Amino acid sequence: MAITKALSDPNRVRILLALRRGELCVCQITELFGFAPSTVSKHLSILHHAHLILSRKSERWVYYRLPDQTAPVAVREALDWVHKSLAKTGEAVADTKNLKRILKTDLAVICRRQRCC
Amino acid sequence: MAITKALSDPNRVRILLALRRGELCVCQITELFGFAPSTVSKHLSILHHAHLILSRKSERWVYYRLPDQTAPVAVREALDWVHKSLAKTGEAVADTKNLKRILKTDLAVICRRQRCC
DNA sequence: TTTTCATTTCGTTGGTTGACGAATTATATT
DNA sequence: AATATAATTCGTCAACCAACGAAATGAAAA
Repeated sequence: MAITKALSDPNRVRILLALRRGELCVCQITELFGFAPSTVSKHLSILHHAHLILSRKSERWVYYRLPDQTAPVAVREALDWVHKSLAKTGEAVADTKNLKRILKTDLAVICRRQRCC
Repeated sequence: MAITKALSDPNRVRILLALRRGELCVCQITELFGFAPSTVSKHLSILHHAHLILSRKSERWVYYRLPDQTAPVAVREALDWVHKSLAKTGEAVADTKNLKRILKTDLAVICRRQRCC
């Protein structure tokens, strides 16, 4: 039941929806939601443990992304359902808007911003 | 997020899987799981609130069932996913077996059994 | 090697949730 | 009308969970 548990928190669903645009590093997601980095990291860990996201490390940053077609059927169809059924909620729409702004900003600037808050 | 919250508890998923065979009354589900009637009723209320199940009252009993094709797409596809992805777990298989036994027993006998435990 | 820094882990805290029994409701039987 | 009964609601308790900050990790930069 790792998948259903993972999906039960609205903020984790927000992360999955944000990742539709492409991979994001932890500090970008942190910037998007305004949570503490440790909180975001925990959410990502739960999603990763349920195989709903994949990770990759490059330079100083850890990037998370949605899995491709090779993922288990249960995972793929759960993600399909999330994207089809939950992308229209008000919070998800607002996230999409904020994400566009964040993607325009340099990664280093965002990471530096984390510390000062 | 009523649907994801509803699916986050394994026992509620068990209920949805049990209902694939057809409608069940509260006391049959109670018998199947061995929980207190009040606990089962709460689970059913959460599933019902998420529109994942429908109810009907007949004589003394309240029957719950899965919705038909007229249910919202989000509901239908969530249920499809549950049935396709979670029906194979050990607990679900055991439930199916126990359910067969319960369905053979007269409803009145089952209800009477609740009280004595 | 030492420092820097993005991320993770750990411990704590407040809020949520699932389980139960007792009391209540609503309906059917006597 | 009174009783019996299937289900629900309510109050309580223990277990769980999400959020945080502090400390640890580990890899790149100096």
